[in-house]
Amino acid sequence: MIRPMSPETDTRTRILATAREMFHSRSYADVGIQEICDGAKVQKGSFYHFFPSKQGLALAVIDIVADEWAQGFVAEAFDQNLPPVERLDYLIDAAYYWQMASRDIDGRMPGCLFGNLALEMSTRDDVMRAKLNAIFDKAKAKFRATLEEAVRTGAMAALDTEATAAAMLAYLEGIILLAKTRNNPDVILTLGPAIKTLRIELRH
Amino acid sequence: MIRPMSPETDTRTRILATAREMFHSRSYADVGIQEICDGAKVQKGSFYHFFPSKQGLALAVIDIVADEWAQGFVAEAFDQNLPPVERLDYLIDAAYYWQMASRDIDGRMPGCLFGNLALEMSTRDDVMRAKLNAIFDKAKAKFRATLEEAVRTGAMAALDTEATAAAMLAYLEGIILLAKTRNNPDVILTLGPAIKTLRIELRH
DNA sequence: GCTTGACTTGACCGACCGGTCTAGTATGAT
DNA sequence: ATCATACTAGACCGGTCGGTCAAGTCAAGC
Repeated sequence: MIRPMSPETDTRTRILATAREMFHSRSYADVGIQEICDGAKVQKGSFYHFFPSKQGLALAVIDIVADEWAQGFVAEAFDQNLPPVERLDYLIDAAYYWQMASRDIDGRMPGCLFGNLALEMSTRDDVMRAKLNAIFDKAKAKFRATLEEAVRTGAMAALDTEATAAAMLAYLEGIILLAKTRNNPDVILTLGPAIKTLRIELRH
Repeated sequence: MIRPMSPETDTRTRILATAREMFHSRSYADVGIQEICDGAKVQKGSFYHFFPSKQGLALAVIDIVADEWAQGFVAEAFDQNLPPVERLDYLIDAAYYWQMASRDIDGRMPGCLFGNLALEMSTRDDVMRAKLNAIFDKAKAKFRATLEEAVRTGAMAALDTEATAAAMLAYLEGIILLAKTRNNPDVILTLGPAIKTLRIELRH
């Protein structure tokens, strides 16, 4: 039942894109459904045809951004032919340019959508918390694979790759948090490279 | 942990304490003034006698918590007679126990009030952003002093104390973010000690 | 006793919240 | 042609939002 140029895809996509930007640059609670509908040039009735609730929309937005992430700059940073340790530098650069690009009209840094939602929603919505947690786990796995390769090739001394990967993810989120609070993306460039110094030793 | 406060305590104090707990365990937007008034056993009119607005209340809450922080466990962690490097371990422990203690009835981790508010409000309220930024700067200064002492005593090789202090603060906030998303304070203990491995070298 | 000013009470405001519902349009399948 | 279904339109719902206000209570200062 696939219709060419189906208005479904169009409308749904428009809602998703509008919501995504608004949630990212503001917050979940601060953005209303009416506002999203206005921005997407869609009526309320259409919105609730495609999404069961505001929460459902947010879940869908998270999925989309996570996919885009995984296939976009994260994949680039992690899957290219650079030596593993240099991939971390590449990732920091990518994070910087991504933040620069997604600054809003007034030049404000939106930060990381996942980090933003995690802190806003974790105590309020366990479904969302679990979803964000899963995304963080995937990101951690990327770090871990990089670390394992680095250890294998001798670029890094043996360490607890699982824990260190989590530490690096935490550090990345922390840097973005600080950069957003300072409203200064340069923080990412200044602090980012130190991600390579993080180490958690293997327990014996 | 949200219990009505006894009407005997000072009204302003009751409002502040109630708001503090609610903002910390939920979010700014999710907590209404009426709800705060109910929790504090205060009428709306009294609320607006003591505070000009919801924003004004939040600013006051931030001040109070920042003071308590500075004089409480942060001061303990940083100002005692431990060798500087061990102070960092002490700080991680303190953060862990603090998070354990402030878990709500359902066992949810509230995370760091400042980090929570920073991500929720930075793009919406520049006054709040600036205030939170100043608090982070103060925290950074504590890290820096510790690092300088560590370098002076030879416990650490010379490094960029200013940048490394910021990195440590970012890492701490990142750890708490991750722990909150996982709803597992143990993350702090697992990842925390690696804060000592963070290094940003001096630029020549 | 009277006044002043800090504090309290609770009704009230317009705006907006997330969400529902009915009516209607457009399209593809039969 | 007709029917089912996908989608749209937008009025409407009860409730809550942050904030205002007029009318008090009460204790200290004169």
